Amino acid sequence: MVGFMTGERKKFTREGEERRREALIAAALDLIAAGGPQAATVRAIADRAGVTPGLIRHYFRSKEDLVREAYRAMMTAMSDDNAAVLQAPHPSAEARLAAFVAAALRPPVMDPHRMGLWAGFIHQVRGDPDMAAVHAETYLGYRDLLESLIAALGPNDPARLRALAIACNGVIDGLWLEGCALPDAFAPRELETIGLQSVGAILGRDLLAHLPELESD
Amino acid sequence: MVGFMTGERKKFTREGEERRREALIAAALDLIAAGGPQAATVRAIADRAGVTPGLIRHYFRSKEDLVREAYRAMMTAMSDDNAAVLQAPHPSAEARLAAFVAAALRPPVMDPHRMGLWAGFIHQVRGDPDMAAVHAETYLGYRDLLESLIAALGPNDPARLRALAIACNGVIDGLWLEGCALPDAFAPRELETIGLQSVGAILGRDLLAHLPELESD
DNA sequence: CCTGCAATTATACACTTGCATAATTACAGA
DNA sequence: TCTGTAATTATGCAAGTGTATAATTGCAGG
Repeated sequence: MVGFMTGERKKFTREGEERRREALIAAALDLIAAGGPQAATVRAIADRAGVTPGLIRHYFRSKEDLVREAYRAMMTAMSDDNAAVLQAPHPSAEARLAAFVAAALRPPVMDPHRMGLWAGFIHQVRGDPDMAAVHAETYLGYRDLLESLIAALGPNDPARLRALAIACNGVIDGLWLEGCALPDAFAPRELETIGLQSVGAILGRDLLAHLPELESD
Repeated sequence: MVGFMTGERKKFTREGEERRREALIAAALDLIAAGGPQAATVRAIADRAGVTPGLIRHYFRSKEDLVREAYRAMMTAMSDDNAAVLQAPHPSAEARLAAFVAAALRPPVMDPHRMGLWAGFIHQVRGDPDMAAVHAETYLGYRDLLESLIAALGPNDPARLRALAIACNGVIDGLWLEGCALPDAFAPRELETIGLQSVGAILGRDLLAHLPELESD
């Protein structure tokens, strides 16, 4: 009869270190995305990962450490999603660029969840030099990739190339932001089309004509 | 002898309700901008405003109420700063639009402090319907204003006008974001120039030629 | 079936948070 | 100068925070 209706010790199974760390990071990211950093308490994270709070400190030096690793995981995931579309073959440089731009303005890259994450981390990135380094690195990597795609369109002097990359990056970021912030304010492919038109206008190319996937929906 | 070297009661002066409320709101905004919502505790806000924590609940129903009003104050301030440049006379519709775009990519509108604020509020806006309403209202107001400036350039059908406004808004937002996030990554007027070129490219106008203030620095 | 150990849970603690309430005090008006 | 009162401060509290540490227990190897 002992233990009936009383707080019995929780049953658990031993998992590999890798899986536990990933589960805790994923839980932290979900919570930050949904409710900001303040929602990601050790207890909430542990709850969502299906463990008890103490385990966090068994796998991470501190909660701050967990958040740091979560940030790194998010940034690499975004980079990978962005660049994934470039692995497919494309008939021309224009088509490559068009596919890249369109991918940024469509799920899973354009996603309110992602924007919540991004915004939630901003202040912590400010304070932590390690996180700031990850941020700068990822941002510049993205812009460099974009610049190389633009360079493939044709010859351009470096200064102009840099300005074009910044401008296109700005367009993509801005539309991404709008789409994430007000997902219901736009028609399904509206932002994608606007993005291609705008980047195309900046570069003097008709990118819309080079996107092969527009008939899929 | 009573009270010597002991915690004496704080001296204070009575201020008008208006000024106290403004001071508390300003303090909350500063703290959120610098360190995110988690930094804006009642004690920190009161400290920064030069009062004791209890006073917050004398002027606001709850901390949540104070944050709500702070958000409203921020949004109207941003709108006002944006639109202020339009009060001056401009020789042409192009010049008006150019001045508007440039103003958005220059202090005080483009300011890391402001971006910190904006990001800090995102999650709270999600949860609170009142704040969400303020947000949508302000955003759409800004875009409508932009659309009217574009419409003044010449005749356009409504659908195209809407798309142009969204695109230009996206460019401005994106460049604003980049400038705020990495203030040292760009030359002084670089983003301003890129913004004018890009918006100009989208609209098919040379806006850069219509900005009168470029010789000021 | 043991037995040891590391993974996991449970408990406790010092600190912070927002809020309620009581005690003061500045200041306008008599 | 006195007095009332509203603005302001001081104190206390319950809930929540991250962290340290002790108590369990799943599970691999004999």
